[in-house]
Amino acid sequence: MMMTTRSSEQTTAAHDRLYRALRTRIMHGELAPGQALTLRGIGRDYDVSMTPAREALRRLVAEGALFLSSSGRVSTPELSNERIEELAALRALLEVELASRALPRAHMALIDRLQTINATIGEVVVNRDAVGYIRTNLEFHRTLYLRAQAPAMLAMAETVWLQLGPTMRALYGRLRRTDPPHYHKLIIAALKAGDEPGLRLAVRSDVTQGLRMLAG
Amino acid sequence: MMMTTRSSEQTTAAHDRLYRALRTRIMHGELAPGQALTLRGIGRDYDVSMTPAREALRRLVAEGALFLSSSGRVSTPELSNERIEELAALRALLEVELASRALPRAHMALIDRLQTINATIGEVVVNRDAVGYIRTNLEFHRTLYLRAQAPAMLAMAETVWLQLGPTMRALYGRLRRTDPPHYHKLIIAALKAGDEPGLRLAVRSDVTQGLRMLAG
DNA sequence: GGCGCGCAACTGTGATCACAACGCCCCCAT
DNA sequence: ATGGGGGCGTTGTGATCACAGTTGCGCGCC
Repeated sequence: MMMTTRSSEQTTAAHDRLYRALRTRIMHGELAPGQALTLRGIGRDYDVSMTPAREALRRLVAEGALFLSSSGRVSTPELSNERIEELAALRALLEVELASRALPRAHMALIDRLQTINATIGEVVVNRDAVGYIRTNLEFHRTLYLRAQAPAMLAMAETVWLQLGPTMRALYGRLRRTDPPHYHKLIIAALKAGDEPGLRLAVRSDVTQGLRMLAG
Repeated sequence: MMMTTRSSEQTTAAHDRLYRALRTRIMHGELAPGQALTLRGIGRDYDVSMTPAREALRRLVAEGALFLSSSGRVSTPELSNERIEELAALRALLEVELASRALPRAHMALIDRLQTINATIGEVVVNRDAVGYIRTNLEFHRTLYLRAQAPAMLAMAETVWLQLGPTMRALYGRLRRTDPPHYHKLIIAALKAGDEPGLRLAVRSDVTQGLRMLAG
């Protein structure tokens, strides 16, 4: 079995380490749509055998993060426009609810953190760093939704993010964004004001904005 | 490799057959909460080795259908009341949207089929057949939601059903139900009348009703 | 120069094995 | 009678292998 533990770092299983690493890369848009992944290739890259590689990949397939061809090959998905629209609608549905549940618990410390993250987005965006933009944007949303105290709902929202990861990378590539998302400011303002309808609208608008440039 | 194909029945992979069989059993409430499953046990039951059994189980864990203990053991989940409430809220969120999207496409043939299924629920319920009740009830909902033409959203709703499967079995056991769900009739009536607000309310009520008896 | 065709390398699948860790149960001491 | 400790059986993990299907590339033919 070889036991490739380098020193005494982690007690977590190898397939779990693999899964986490790949999941993060996909969600942050490090992989382009249609990118192929092989068991032996993953195994080589992460210095494990096919077995844990297979488990990590199949788990990501189960979550919709990867596409499984009829012959068993896995790759990042190339989503149809209809699928993208549906996933955006799901994001809106779930995230509006999460934001609404977070609102009563949103104290000033949270709003400060959101403003800090939003400032980081502004820095990242001028460097044309697609991965950094996606990562920081998701961090903004997750920070807010964590306050909702609804783990199952948040997990489901993250699954949608995961499915959209490669597509968002491609989307960002053809998009000449030059300023941080406008609706984030509206979200923060609605949080400060305790304005629930305004918050719902702002979140819905922020989530659906990216879609519009693709369909249009 | 032994190739256990009995005659020439299926070309589908063994782990996929396993996955489908277990998923159906869990979703229909054939397994009680806390039921333990072992790789070698599953392999013995379905006449395969540990490898496909492991894949099927890990996939179900990824979907939240099974619980993975810290030591790697898998079992059906024993949900906390908070978790149940959250999953019910998710059902309401997703299914209200699915029903709303199905409404404009709901023709008479669909309504007839829903009424037929609803009649079947009435038959099943007098036999105190928990599995049959859950299966037919889900068939009622799925038949309606299929018209929404929103596969990703439907898949997410099914994932929630899957997570609730064992709990719904336990719920049904302690519940002395004697008649078919009242709100199904309201759903059908709202569909006939093209009444969208009424439909949303009826679906939300139907989905949340089961929860109330647990919390109460 | 373009178009098939066939072969070789590659990929996923499932079986099997070695190993370590966990759990359970029985036995003994108090 | 009861509580704790030790040992054995069971469980998951990861590596490896044989095999079959697929891919794709290069060679030869038209």
